[in-house]
This record gives sequence, C-alpha cells and structure tokens, in this order.
Amino acid sequence: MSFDLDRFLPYRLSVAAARLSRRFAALYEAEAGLSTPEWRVLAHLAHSGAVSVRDITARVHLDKSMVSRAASRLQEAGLVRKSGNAADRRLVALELTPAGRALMARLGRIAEAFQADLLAELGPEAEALDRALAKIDQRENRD
Amino acid sequence: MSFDLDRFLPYRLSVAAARLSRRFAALYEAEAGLSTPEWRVLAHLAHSGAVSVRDITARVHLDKSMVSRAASRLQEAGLVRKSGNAADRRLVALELTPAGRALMARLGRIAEAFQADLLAELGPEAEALDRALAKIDQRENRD
DNA sequence: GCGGTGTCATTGCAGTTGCAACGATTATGT
DNA sequence: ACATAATCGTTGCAACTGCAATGACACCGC
Repeated sequence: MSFDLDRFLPYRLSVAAARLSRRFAALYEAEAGLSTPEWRVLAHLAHSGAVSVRDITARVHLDKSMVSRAASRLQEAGLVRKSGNAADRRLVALELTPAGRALMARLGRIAEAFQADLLAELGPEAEALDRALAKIDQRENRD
Repeated sequence: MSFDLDRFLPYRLSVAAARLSRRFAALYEAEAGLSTPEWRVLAHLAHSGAVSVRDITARVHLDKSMVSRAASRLQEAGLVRKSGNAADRRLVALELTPAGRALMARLGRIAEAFQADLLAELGPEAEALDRALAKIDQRENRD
C-alpha cells in the first residue's frame, strides 16, 4: 500500500485535462468538424493577427509539424489564409478569412459558455486553480 | 479580439498536464524504460492486489487495448504476472511479481519526491488544486 | 560578396493511440 | 434448456503524433 496513484498530482491533472478536453472537443467537432490542433490554431489566430507557424508553435504547445498540417487543412476548408511574408520569405503569414472569423465567433461563444459552466461548478476553487496553473506553467517554462 | 485561448481553462489544464507528465515521464523512462501506459498500470497494480484488465481500464483512464498491451509488455519484462480467473474465465488476473514490486518501490520514492517538489512550488494553492481536480473528476464521472 | 551557420516550414517515417471487430465466455429471459 | 444478448480481453487497422531530415531562405563574420 505504499504508492497511491490516485493521490499523484501529475496523473490526476492528466486525467482531468483529458476528460475535460474530450468533452469540449465533442462540441467543436460537432459544430465545425475540427480536430484539436485545428481548434487551437484557429483559436490562437482569432486573438492575434497575422502570424507565422513558429509563433503559434511557441504559444500553443503543439509541434510545428502539427501546426503546419492543421494550417493546411484549415486553408483547404477556407478558414485560414496562408501568404508569404515579404520581409522574410521563410516565414508564412497565417490569418483568418472572413469565414474563419465567423466560425470563431460561434466557437468563441460556445467556449465561453463551456467555461462559465465549469467555473460555476468549481465555485471558489476556480481562482486558486487559475493561480496553480499559472505557477505550473511558469515552472515548466524556465529551462 | 473576442476569445483568448490563454484564458481558457480546458486548454490551460491540458498544457500544464502535458508538460508536467512529460517531465515526470522522463524520470521513469530513465529509471526503467517504461512508457506512460506501462507506468500507470504498474502503479495501479502496486496499490490494488490482483485485478482484471477491466478494473484497471476503469480506474486509470486508458483504453482497454492499451492496458492489454501494456500488461503484455510488463509481463515480458517480468514485472507482472497474468493468470486466468477460475470463477470467470473471461477475466485475467494481473498482479505484480517480486521484481515488479521492487521496481515500484523505487519508482514510488521517485514519484513522491517529484510530488513533494511540486507541492512546495505550489504552496498554498496545492490544497485548492486538489479540491478543484476532485470536483472536475466528479463532474466528468457522472454520465 | 561569399561561405558557413542558423532558422523556417514542410514532408517522410516509425511508433503510438483509439475504435471496431472478433472469439471466447457468461448472464438473461422465457 | 436454449437462444439471445452482454461482457471480457486481444488483435487489426487507420489515423494521429513526434522526431528527424530536407530544402529554401536569412544572418553573420570576414
């Protein structure tokens, strides 16, 4: 009876995150047929104008190959525009099309509702969870 | 500028969990060459005697195919024993071998140290994180 | 200017994952 | 008692992931 997995934080965090993500993924899958990498790229683009693959990779915790492929799929779907950067031609400039913006408006509302629901459920712990995640993030980033 | 992914809890939880898990995974990979499913199965077996694949599947948030394969690999490595159940011959009885118990003793200490470190870093938020995860777990389980 | 080094995005590839199908066994209803 | 349905663990398979290699381009020192 030495080690109890159910009291091990990294494990519990993983499980909670996986379940929550899966439940939310069902929503954007139903609404727009998006995969998780696609959702993340789209969501990030909604918040920050035209941006390179590398910028997204750095912020969204996704391998650059995944960002690249997600961006291609989003382009095929007409949600994202990929254009070259004039100043540095290695870079790609990603940005939402009007259709992409329209979709993100809908998805944004869905996400907000999902989050509001979650926050209500968490109640007073929500603030602390926020701070704890910030600390973990900060810790994992110093390398 | 409506939706900010960096303020979206499911996303932040995912990222934090992924980073933490990866850092810890490096430890048991180095110590014993285990994959994540293998680690989870082993850790669960350490805490609960002889048990079927289904039991682990239910508790450890892993598909039964993964539990099955992980158990097979652990058996090949001599860490786990797989025997049939007399009462219900569909079931398999999984339990640690002495070598498995010895390994888990070492890994348990490593895990405790990892967790202690994390808790120290989190400070007062640790309690609240614990409660928040419990609530999420509870919510995701009612279906 | 030019060679070497570094960075960017894409692609190939092997390993892993999740789902569905399967054979074996047990439970259920009548 | 028997047929049907449900459950268990394994396996096949397609999709996804992460890493490494590649090719295009930019920066740096000289």
